[in-house]
Amino acid sequence: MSARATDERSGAHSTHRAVPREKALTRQAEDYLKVIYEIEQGGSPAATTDIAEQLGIAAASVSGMLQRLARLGLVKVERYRGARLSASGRLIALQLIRRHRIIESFLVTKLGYGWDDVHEEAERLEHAASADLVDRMADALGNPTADPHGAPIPTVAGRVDERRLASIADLPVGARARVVRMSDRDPELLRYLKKRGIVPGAILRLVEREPFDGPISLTVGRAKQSIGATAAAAVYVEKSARTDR
Amino acid sequence: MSARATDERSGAHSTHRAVPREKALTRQAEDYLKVIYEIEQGGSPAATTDIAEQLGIAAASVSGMLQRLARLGLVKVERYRGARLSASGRLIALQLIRRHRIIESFLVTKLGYGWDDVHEEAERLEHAASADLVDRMADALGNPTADPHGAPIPTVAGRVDERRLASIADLPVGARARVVRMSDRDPELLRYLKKRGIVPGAILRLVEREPFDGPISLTVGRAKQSIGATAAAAVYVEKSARTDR
DNA sequence: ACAATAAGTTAGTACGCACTAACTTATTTC
DNA sequence: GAAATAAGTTAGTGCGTACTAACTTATTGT
Repeated sequence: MSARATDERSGAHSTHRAVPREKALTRQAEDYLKVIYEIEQGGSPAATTDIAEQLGIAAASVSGMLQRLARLGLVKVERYRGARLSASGRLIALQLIRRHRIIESFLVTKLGYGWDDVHEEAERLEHAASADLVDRMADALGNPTADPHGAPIPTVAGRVDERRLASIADLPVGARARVVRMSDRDPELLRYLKKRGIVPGAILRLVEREPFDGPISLTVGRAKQSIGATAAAAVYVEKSARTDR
Repeated sequence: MSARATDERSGAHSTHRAVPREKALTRQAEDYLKVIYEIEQGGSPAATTDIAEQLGIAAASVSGMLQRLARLGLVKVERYRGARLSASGRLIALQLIRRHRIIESFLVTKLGYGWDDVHEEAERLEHAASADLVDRMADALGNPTADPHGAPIPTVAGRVDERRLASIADLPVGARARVVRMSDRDPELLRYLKKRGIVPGAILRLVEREPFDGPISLTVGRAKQSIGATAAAAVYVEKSARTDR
């Protein structure tokens, strides 16, 4: 069993500690770190409102939590300017993302989940799975480097390919590209794209783009498709003059 | 992501509800239900102190939680007398136990965990795994009816063999018995017993018992062992005149 | 440049779930 | 059966994490 919630999280046990010893974070704190990481990948510090929106909570709640995370040394907050992860916060975020992606891979490969339907389950499990379990899953999968959506899996040490990929929405007309990766957020959207052959590995060519976020025409294999701007922005690609492998 | 803690647990959404609609319980509430179930298996209502001890928290905390669980219709509390699960509380407890045991089985069979070392991991995962995931695990295992420690796995509907088994400590001198099941609580103890050949399925015979909780001598296969009362109480057996199967 | 709007923060509240201290009820023992 | 002990409850507190309302700071548009 072993319950006990609040107090075993504080962890004041050593004689002195320069850096506050972060033993175990709450689910919530972990989620904050993850979304801050993801927002920061966009280039700028994570704004309160953006965090709030990602988490589906009120902005006021975020202000409070950011202060606590700052106290824990996990983020650096500049008032009215947003938050950035500290080195330790970043590590935690990356470990969570590692967990998430390995779990997704495992569920798809070993338990028959669809890759369009796995996000939510992983979202809960990533907070409950031990590092050991995640490593075992990774081993069972042959230590993959990307998850079913094409997202790179960070190493235990927190190393990961952070190159920013272009999305279909960024592609110039006429370009040929390979789908590398897609957002795992919205199962509906993923199913929609899958039905149209837009999956990691697919080769496509952008045929035409209407202005004002209008429909984007492209060929996938030899089928012609037309998708909207939101869908296009969720598909990350790599330009390829020639089909490599 | 999706955080939001307190409020999505209340679940007042329908026009009217005779029975309070229990949407999702907290981890803690679930743990309470589980230990109440287990204590109740002993025959009498779960006493506050017993619950507190199992959960490693103060008795006062239990009093409070019992009132909340009673408000939710999950337990019936008689003041100063202890708590019993209601039908719905019992169902939830059994589903948790189902999760726990399937997860343990999965970890052992599919991920190479030792059966002596799996309890803690399952303890966390059982609160995070969806019913769907658990069913998939069960399928992948061929829908086993007992976990690696020999404990029966409840069905989705909450049916389970609740016969009370005798432990080695209850066995009369000279009796021959088959180990059916052992407590999964203490990994140390399990390793100790495993090393002595005392595992589910083993056949043993009680040779001698010293009084005052003294050592119990028994043969396991053709080896002779002597174990203490605590260890003996953790091993559940079924008497067998003749070795069946 | 300054008003309008957007973004962010503080203050006050609530609930979950733990704690300790003090009190009450049950049980045991002489 | 009364005193001693054990078990259980209430009261008050603290922390995490959410909320709304009211206020402050930044940004934007004319």
